[in-house]
Amino acid sequence: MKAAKIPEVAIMRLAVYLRYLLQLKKTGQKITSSKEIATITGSTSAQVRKDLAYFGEFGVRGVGYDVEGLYNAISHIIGLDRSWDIVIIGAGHLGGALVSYSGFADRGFNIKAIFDIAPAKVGNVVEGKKIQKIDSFSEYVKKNKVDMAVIVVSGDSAQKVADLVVKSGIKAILNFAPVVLNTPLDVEVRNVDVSINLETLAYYMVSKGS
Amino acid sequence: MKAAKIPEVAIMRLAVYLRYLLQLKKTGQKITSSKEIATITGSTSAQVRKDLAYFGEFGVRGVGYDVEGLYNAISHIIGLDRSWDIVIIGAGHLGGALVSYSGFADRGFNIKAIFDIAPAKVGNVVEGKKIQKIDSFSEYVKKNKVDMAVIVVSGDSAQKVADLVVKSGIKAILNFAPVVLNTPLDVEVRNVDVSINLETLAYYMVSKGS
DNA sequence: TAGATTGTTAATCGATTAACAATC
DNA sequence: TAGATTGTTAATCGATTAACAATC
Repeated sequence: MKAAKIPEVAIMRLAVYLRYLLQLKKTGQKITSSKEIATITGSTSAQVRKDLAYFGEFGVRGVGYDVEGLYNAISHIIGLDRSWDIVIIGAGHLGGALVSYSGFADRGFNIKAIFDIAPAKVGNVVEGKKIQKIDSFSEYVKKNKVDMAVIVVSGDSAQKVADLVVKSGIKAILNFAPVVLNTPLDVEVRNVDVSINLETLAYYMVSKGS
Repeated sequence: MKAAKIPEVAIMRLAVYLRYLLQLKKTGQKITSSKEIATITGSTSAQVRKDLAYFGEFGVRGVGYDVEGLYNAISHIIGLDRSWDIVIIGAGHLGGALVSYSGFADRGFNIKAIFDIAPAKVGNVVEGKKIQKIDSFSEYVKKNKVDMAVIVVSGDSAQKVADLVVKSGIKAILNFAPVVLNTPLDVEVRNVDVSINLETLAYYMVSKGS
């Protein structure tokens, strides 16, 4: 039924368009165009139209796109018109920062639980949520719906944690540890790699002769 | 002199290969192959060889690559055989987490200063570094070498902060705010966008029918 | 020498861009 | 109607993969 394979970058761009559409909605603007979206989001009008074309027709020729309509359409495509239950594994500085970050809840990603190995941390409360011991993870997943797991542990323990997550049946992982996780094909992993981004900047500086 | 344009993804992969080479160095392994590197890093042997070929010849036909030699070569290509001076702008939860993260210093990225707008935070000490008021930023950059700026402020203030960074003459920005920054062409920006990564996972779940 | 593995070229694949008919 | 902007096709561009001669 679903036709051509859709490039991941197209989804990422759609998510960026969506942010801009939210802004427009707030300002009360009713109509926009592929050109306008492109200018603000650093894309091109052809690209915007192509990205949308993967999923259907959302505009009116000669007119443009209805802001609210397009917002709703993209929200539904990505799955942001529903909520997702996520768990955070690792209650270090970064894990704590993620729990405190309100941007998640705004987009429908609800942090339902936090886990850590360190006995010293277990029982502590972050943003109203009690840190649970990692040993109780499988038990927790059995009893509760968990859509995604966020791994925020050290590189050393990341693979072990990933194995645990996979075994529990969770199919989506957001990984902050600077390692390539080994997971089955039906488990989807995204890596947020701060170091590598800094390193490409370093390369840029070197290549420009700094 | 430098020939063909090198794709950014190739640099990212080289950074991943480098991590693995460091592991091999630690275990004392002397020789490796494009096949071995590929298996561990989720690449292919042809890709590994192609990525290296952009920069020269580093292996020995029929034998493979000297682990230490290749490690040094890639380090030098990316610019990780020297140190970089970075500043963090934004002392919220995430900014604080980045300052505490030891992975930066390990790779030669030294956090030299932290800035924030909130008067309440100015003067506080994070990891031995005093938070400075943003008003003193330009002054600081004039007096100290700063290679890169890390923007960890809210989406609302990110563009204003980026303007300030650009005006100060810094040419490389790592942006954590969920906005598309508008910057001159000679300023290089990398975005670490946690939300968009979660959103592509959401799309994956939706498209697989969850 | 036989086996292994590189460096590189050519073929393939996939994504972006340009162009334009359709249509408001 | 004239001007604007979509949806879509075809052309272009760029990155990945396959294949193999070179060489240890």
